[in-house]
Amino acid sequence: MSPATTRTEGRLYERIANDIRQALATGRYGVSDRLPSERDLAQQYSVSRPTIREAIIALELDGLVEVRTNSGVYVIALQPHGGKLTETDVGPFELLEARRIFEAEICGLAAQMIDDEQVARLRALTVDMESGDLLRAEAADREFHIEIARITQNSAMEKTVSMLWDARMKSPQYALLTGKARAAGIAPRVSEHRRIVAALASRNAETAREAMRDHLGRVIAHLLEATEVEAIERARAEVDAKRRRFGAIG
Amino acid sequence: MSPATTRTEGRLYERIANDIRQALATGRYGVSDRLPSERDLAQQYSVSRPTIREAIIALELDGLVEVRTNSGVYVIALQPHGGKLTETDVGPFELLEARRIFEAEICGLAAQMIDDEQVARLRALTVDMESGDLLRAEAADREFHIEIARITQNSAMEKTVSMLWDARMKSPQYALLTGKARAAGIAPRVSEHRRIVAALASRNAETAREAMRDHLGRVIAHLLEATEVEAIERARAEVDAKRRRFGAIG
DNA sequence: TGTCCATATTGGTCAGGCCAGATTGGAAAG
DNA sequence: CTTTCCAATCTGGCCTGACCAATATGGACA
Repeated sequence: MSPATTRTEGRLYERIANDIRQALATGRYGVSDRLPSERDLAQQYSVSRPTIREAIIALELDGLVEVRTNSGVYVIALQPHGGKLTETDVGPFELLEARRIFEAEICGLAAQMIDDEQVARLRALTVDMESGDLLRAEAADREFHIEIARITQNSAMEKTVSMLWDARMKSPQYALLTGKARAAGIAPRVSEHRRIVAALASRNAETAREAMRDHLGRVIAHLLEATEVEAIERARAEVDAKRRRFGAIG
Repeated sequence: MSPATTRTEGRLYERIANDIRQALATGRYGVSDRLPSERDLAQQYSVSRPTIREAIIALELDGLVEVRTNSGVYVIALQPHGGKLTETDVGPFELLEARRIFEAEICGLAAQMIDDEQVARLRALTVDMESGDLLRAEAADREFHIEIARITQNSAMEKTVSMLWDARMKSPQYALLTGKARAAGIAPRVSEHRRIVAALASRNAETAREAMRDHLGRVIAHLLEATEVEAIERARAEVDAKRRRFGAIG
């Protein structure tokens, strides 16, 4: 009945959870409805009860269903209300654009609230960025942006910034741009970060806002360029492959 | 060994998952470490293997571990990196302040990209807000703000707005402010929403930005007032209770 | 018609088992 | 002594069947 057993990749409970997710999204069940019992579902999907339980736990952790002991599992939402950003397929450029808009404002706010200790901490982070260690530099970069958000003393903003940052890592498209683009994309930008610190230290909201906006704008431009280069290289590789395959013709 | 079996509330897998979470947070394991096998963990916790599997799935969905078939489960993070906003305790005022900053910019952007159809859709939503049905009005309010974010054609912004909105519902402190404040907080604001639509329709970024900023500023002020009223009422109730208790003295 | 209890149902958990693929230690070959 | 390679071992993935306690439910009884 269900097409969940069609594909044969991934763990069983995931496929079943996805199938039920889809059933919820397409209205097969309504809010407050009770799902069939674990035993029934096990029969429907031709799997064991433990597997069904695993799928239900996944749905529960998504906030889609609520399981009442000795009663049943009940629908409490039809779609993953306010789900993690990292679970959706948001492109890297969208993420960066959003960061540019949001973080510019945050930076402007921070400029009005920052104290000397925080300035010092940001300076220390820019030093870390110069570290040869790429991972360390990247961690410092992340911390830099989150620290600025933290200055606003607004945890919602801080959370938002960290979520937008973390979402990038899981972007499938971003995974393609690792290596060169990544290495080149961080190290040289230390001067931009220093400019941001300077603007914050001067307590000038407008300057700080612009410094951040400019920084992320450049990151976008840089990534865009890297993407183009990557696309060209990929195209060339394809041509080469064809040339090898049809050797004589070339 | 582990104190996981101390408390006896909640499902077993949750308690075990929490115990392991804590073990990760306190450094008992490091990133890329391999956890003991499911069988070993089952013994350690004196539970069955299915229960351990459920706990591991919970950790996996948290992005803390990664399970490699036929190899083991490996630590990939020590704490819930960029978790859902709705799972943290962010106060309603922080959320609203963040929305004010972010959505004002988004609205400014949207003003430059909106088309007539979208204007019409927003108008329709303001009509819904006048509905006597409180739930419907609230849903329309939510959709209104998300629709504006959608106009920017940036799913990261759209997601952010919806997350910030949804997070409010789960705020424990917001739950206290239901009823009066909530009812009074939505209905009268239809005119503000109309102003936003008008600004968007005029394609004036600056006006749109200010309209949104003003709107959310008023929401904050209103909620603040409601909170004060509520606090005063609570204080009065307390005094009354004491008065009753120590009757004669009063 | 309304109350109440026996029974079927449901989630929570355990025990044990089979499978296929990854891992690894050590034997055999160089 | 080093390298190669295979088999025993380990690991997660999944199934079957079973017991428990608490909830629902339906029908008997008042």
